[in-house]
Amino acid sequence: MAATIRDVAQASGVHVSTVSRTFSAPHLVSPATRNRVLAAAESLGYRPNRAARALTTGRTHNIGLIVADISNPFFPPLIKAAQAHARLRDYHVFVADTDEDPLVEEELIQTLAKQVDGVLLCSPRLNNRTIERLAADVPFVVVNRRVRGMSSVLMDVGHGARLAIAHLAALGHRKIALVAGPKASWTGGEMRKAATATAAETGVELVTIGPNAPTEQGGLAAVRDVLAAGVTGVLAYNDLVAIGLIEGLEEHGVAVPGQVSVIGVDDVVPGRFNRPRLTTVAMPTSAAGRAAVDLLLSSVSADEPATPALMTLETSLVIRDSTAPPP
Amino acid sequence: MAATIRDVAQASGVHVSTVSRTFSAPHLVSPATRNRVLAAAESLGYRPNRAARALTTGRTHNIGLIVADISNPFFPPLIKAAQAHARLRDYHVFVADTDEDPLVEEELIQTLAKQVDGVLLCSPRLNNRTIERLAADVPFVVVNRRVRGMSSVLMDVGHGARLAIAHLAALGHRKIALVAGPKASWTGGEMRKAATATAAETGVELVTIGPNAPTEQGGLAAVRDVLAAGVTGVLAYNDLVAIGLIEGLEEHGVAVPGQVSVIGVDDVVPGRFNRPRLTTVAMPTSAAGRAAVDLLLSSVSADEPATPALMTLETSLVIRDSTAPPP
DNA sequence: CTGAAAGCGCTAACAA
DNA sequence: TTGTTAGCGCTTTCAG
Repeated sequence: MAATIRDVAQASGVHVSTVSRTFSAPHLVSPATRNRVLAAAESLGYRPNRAARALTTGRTHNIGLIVADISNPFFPPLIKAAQAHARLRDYHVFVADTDEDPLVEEELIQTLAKQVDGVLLCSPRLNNRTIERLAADVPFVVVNRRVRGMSSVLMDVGHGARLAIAHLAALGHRKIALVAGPKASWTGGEMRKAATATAAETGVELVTIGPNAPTEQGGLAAVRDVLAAGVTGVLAYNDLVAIGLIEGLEEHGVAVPGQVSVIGVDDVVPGRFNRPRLTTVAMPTSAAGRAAVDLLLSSVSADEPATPALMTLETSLVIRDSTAPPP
Repeated sequence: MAATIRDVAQASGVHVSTVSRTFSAPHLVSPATRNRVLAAAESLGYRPNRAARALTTGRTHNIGLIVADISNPFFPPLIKAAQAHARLRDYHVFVADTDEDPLVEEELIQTLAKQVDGVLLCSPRLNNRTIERLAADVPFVVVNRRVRGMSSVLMDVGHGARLAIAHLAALGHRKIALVAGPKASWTGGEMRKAATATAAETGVELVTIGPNAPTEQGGLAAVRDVLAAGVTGVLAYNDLVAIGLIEGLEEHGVAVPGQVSVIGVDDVVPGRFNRPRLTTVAMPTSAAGRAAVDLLLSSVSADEPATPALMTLETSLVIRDSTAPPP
């Protein structure tokens, strides 16, 4: 069995509370005993049991990270960065996938609540009311979403969408489709607003197609409507949708970017390997993961009910080969 | 504050142990009181604290999942499947990324040990002796590695490598390079053995290049040696290396598959979008994730020190566009 | 600076 | 069927 604090106490001839102190408040212990305790701990391979510690301190040193779909290439860089950043601060990370299902998301948050000091909600599918209710149980930081009274990390996809539409307009496109994603997506809403405004300013006609699943399948499924709409340019909900769209378009004998230009969002790895290489709005996912952890941990370690912070990260347009002037 | 078992006991007029029973052994409680307790729990929003429960039962209902690099596209499907499978069994999953660093890996395992019932080690970089030592603290299941006395889930990459070499031989290639990955990789060793044997059988000459990083960079870095070796076919350590290789080859004006054929391993998403679309050895990563969770949980729930199980999953060769007859 | 004692939320014998 | 009691591993007053 693994060594407990009692074993160490016995081995070093002190009381358990002294052992406890040498780990959680070393300055309250004389150097001599401290070294004795440390030596005993070392030789027994003792490590404080974090869960037991959490029971008295109320700090688990764990955080939860909830994403819609781990295998959506948008998330892994965020997960990786968040996890690495958390580790530096001595935090472990529960990662959970909701399969894009709000019910699963809610259940997950509730069962996780007691085991974590806070949770990172990435692009949640839950409605605001539910999120606010759950916030009574555990602190949240939401990513790519705004919820009243809650800290959030936002990637300014609106800015990216403006750049995207302006890019298409500058190339000479006059009729553009916005191929939307899931209905409840904050990102989708921002894109819509920004695209609509920029379309109006640049005098291009904008049609919206969707909602669609945020996947290659979703893109494939939207092909018919895109064709029917008679547009020469498309801004897709994300890169996966864009890739599916391109695939479907080419199956219908429509060349990209020859006849239709396509822009994605996310700048996900597969988009870089796609042919044509995808023009896309790059999202700062790693930075967002780190920022979210920082926000969460600072709100957790604050004594007062920290004022919610808002952090907006910039996006940019990466022009590659999937956009060109209209035929 | 969140409700505790005591609040529920008070609200329903029973002792805490009765509340405890209605959650962990409902059949020991009369339907009448059970309903009363459940109702009280419901209205208070009570959820048992899993960490506190773990303290007495010794079961945390958490598992650890340690991978070398979350953003390597090989891992997300495995993580997703493992996590989903664990959730069905009411388990939460800590995910940790070691950044391919054995020291980080070891430290992670030790700090995680007390908070989990077991850990899934995916393609660990640790040496066997260290793994065996750590196994005293916490049960392991290793993926794509064999360690004495430990359950493992293996993907039969040797079989895939044989198919790959045979495929190249059948196309007429007479001199082939194996572009290796990290030195300590079990997968790499299996590939090497199988490739060597099959090369001998089919009378092709095999040269080994590496070790290389298991990334696009690694592939790019190996280009010079591949060119110098004068081969017409390559089996790369994984798809990422293959993609880097192809990129580098084409920068040097060498056409793939026109002048050199390249085969990857993993069947990762970017390989499907690469041009030429990558011929590759497909790994059953999702199935492996599920199998690993099953193995871990069955060994955890067994009372005796379960006999280590070995589970081997099949791989297959997916022929796409990066292989062709030699010039 | 160190020890004693209480208690975090829960479960598990043991009695009743 | 239910209550009582002890205790999981640790921290945290409070004394000394």
